[in-house]
Amino acid sequence: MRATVKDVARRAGVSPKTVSNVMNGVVPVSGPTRLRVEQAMAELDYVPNLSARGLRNGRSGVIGLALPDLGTPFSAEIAHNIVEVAHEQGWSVQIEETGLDPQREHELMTRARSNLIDGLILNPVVLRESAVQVGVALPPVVLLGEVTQQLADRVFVDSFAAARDMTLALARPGRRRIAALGVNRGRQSATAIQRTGGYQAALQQLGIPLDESLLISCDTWTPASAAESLMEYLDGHPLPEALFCFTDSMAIGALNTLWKRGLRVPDDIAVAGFDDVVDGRYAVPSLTTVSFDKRAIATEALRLLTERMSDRSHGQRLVEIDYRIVERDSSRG
Amino acid sequence: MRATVKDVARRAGVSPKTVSNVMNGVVPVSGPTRLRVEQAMAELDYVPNLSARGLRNGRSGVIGLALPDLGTPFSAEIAHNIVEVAHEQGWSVQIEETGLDPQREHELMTRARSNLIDGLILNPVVLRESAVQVGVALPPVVLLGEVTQQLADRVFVDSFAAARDMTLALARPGRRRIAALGVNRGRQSATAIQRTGGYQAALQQLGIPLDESLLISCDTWTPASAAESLMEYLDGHPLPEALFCFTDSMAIGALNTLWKRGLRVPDDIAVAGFDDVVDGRYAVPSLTTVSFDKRAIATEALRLLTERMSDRSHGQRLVEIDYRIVERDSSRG
DNA sequence: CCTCACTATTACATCGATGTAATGTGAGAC
DNA sequence: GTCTCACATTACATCGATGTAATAGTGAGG
Repeated sequence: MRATVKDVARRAGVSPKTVSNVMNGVVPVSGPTRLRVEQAMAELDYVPNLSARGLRNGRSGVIGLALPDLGTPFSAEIAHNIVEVAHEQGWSVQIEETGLDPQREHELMTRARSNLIDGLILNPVVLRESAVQVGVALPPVVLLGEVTQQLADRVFVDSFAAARDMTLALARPGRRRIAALGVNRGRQSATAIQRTGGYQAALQQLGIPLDESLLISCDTWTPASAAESLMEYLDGHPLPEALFCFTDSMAIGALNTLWKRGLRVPDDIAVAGFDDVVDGRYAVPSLTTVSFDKRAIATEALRLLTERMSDRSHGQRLVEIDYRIVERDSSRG
Repeated sequence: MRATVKDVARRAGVSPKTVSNVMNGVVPVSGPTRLRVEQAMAELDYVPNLSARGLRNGRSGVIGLALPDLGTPFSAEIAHNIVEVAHEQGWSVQIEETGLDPQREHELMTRARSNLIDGLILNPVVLRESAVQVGVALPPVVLLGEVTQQLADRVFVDSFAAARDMTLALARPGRRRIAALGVNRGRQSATAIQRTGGYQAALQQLGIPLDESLLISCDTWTPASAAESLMEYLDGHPLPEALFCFTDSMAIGALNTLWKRGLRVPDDIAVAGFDDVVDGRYAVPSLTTVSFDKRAIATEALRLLTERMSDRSHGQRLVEIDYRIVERDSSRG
């Protein structure tokens, strides 16, 4: 049986509350007493029961992190950074996957309200807007990424501007037929809308008329889906001069398809991605991309969350993370 | 203020225990009463407090998942599968990263004993053997991967046999100078030992004398480290006929280096990896690898864990997951 | 020597859900 | 009409840690 405060107290010859005081350090405890208690804790190998503490304090020390799919390199890198920063600050992290299943939304919110989670960091790529009803019943929520019309705090990269800048960069050596991969049909994700918008803004700025046939749709933002979409596209269309993929994952799939077709990157076609994922840096050829500080995203998200936990009153806060265009081999020339 | 069983009970005109009975369904509740309670729960938007439940039941419904680095595609895919399977079975998953820091071991174990976690799935790539002292004080532990001399349950792929088979496959078209990338110097990970052993066994079987200069070490099993190590290696050594990387991540780094050197894969050198990570399937050229069912790993790990939770007595259990060699473009010929 | 002021420590109640043991309720048998 | 018996429901205690308010202990000042 595991030792409790009671056991420690008995062994140290004090009351349970004194043991608690030693642990928490808010109420002063005299030197000798503190020593006796600490020794007793060590002898009994005491570890506090976090369920009990959570019940009493109304706080669990756990934050939730909800991502669409942990298996995606981008999500994985975000998760890695958030877990790392959270641990440094003494938080545990509970992972939730929202996937493509709207049902998860409800489960997620229910769990978030069950007091096992003090706050939630949510990357709502597929979540319906309505899902996050940030009300009194919910713990604090911080959103990651492009979401419109949400009243929660948010950390984001300006996808519109980044997509515009990337398109401009691709066009610099005189390329005019620039395709975009990742424009989903039907229900557009907020991110897709932003990036498509930035892409179009760049074309307009360059005086290049928008060519609908250069918009390549893609069901899911995965290498598999991108590879397949591009394969089909190439069968029916002339080769563009450049290909702007809305994520590195899609770009990796695209590079594979181009290679299978015997096309040389960047000589035959320039390629760029978005997210600066590790595997993109080592793609063949290494991938030009939009880079931003993922560690900063994690730090800022946690800062917003913890601030919101201590003071729920203040209004919505937005933190924008800088981005920069990183030109690598896939678009040189 | 959030509603509690008490509030629900008052509204439904019953006792708190009856509300509890309705939720848990073990003690029978008559039809009309059940209805009244359910309606009251809905009206008050009641969500049970999991801290309280955890305290009372001695179970939190949360399992821990400890991985060296979530950002790694392999870890990410494992995490994805475990989270998915766990959710299907009603578990929440808390993520811990052990990184390269032995200090984390202790923290991890402490947290694991603090009752916020009912069980732990641990991928101890860097963990010291001594860390996992599976004793009565610890919740059930299931290990993932190659670990020697551990008394905990374990799910693993036979790395030795897989590495041997892969080496044999690389040798089939008559290649004899096969290099291995990932042999760490100094403290060897159990996985590295297994894979190196399998590689050497294959050479022996083929009657190829072991050439120490074909063992390429690599500090960390990352694309960056692999790319760099291989770069240095190529400066001082003749080009091998094939390169067996101990993980796909390293292989991706290696492909980048080979491409930078203007070497063609597989014509100049064949390349293979291990893990069958998504990005490997879309590498250029697509990567030959050792594949295994990650979903099965997750399912088995959870099965072992839950079985161990209900019955802690039985002896150590080992579950071996099948693997197969998947030949793709990086080694054709 | 007694009081006052101040600090360290304690007893008790509490957080919310649930197991235990006792109570209440009704139908059916005699 | 009473007595079982079966079953639904309840009162109370409990899980472990901690805030609150009261108590014990200490030393100084009169």
